[in-house]
Amino acid sequence: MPAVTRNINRSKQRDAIMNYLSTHKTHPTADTIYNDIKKEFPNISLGTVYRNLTLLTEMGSIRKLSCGGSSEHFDGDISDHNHFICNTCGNIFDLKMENLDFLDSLASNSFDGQIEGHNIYFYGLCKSCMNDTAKDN
Amino acid sequence: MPAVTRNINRSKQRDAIMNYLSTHKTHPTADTIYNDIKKEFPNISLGTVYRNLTLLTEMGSIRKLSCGGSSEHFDGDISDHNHFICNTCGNIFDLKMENLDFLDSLASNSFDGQIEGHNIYFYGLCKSCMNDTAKDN
DNA sequence: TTCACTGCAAATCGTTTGCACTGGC
DNA sequence: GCCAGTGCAAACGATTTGCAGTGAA
Repeated sequence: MPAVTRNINRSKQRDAIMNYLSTHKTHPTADTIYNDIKKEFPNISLGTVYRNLTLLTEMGSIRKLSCGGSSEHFDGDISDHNHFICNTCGNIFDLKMENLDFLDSLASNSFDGQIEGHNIYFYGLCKSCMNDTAKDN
Repeated sequence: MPAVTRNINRSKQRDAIMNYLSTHKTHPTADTIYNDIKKEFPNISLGTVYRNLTLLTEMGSIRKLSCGGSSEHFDGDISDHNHFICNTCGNIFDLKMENLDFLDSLASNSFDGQIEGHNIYFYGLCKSCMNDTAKDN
């Protein structure tokens, strides 16, 4: 991630986006944020939303989640946690796991490098979709 | 992943793509495959490459890797293994880790669901980029 | 003959960017 | 006045798709 070099002023639009992400734990896409924030800023443009999401990510105020699928998601929670993505419904869940350090030694059998403990994406089947599958028989 | 319903015939192009992925452990993108395979099939089109990669993925013959970045990567190795992506150079490394079952119980503190042990994406710093960083001081 | 597969080109879609304008410091 | 930020629309890049032609069963 390139660091931010130029001067930064506050803007109402960026504050609103930051506030939106702080109060919504849903890992929304740029488009979702855009549509919701339009209620407050009817004239805001999608370009502005993208520009501010990129800027906030570079500033380290939010996290961009690339989990496959057609678009990026964003997370206002920058605390140390990982994510689980359901292969069936696509929903993203927070995953607070402690003591992941051992993964490094587990991985070291086939790999030399340093795993970032807060940057792991797990895929699978969420509880809700497990239940749906069970009903289908 | 939607299952394949219609009849499937073999094609030289698809065979070549499958063979390419079987013999290259580099997790290439569609465009890389396209450019390399053009040497053998000068008239092959990018659309054909994409169509066959999608089909092979649906057939379960290859895996599509969505690890962020601007494009998808593909893996001809469908054996049980995970991937590590270097945040600096973007390279994708195979990660063969055993006994990941315990991750479910670790995760269960904050989450109800079933993790697929062969579908985990780890991010971090690879050995080569660690060395580069060390030299930079 | 049929129909799966192809090459080609146009369309799609998420995201980025150029530009002229505005507004806060 | 300067320049960061904005809205708008065009551009971009990866991927998908419609279509007419081809070739293997």
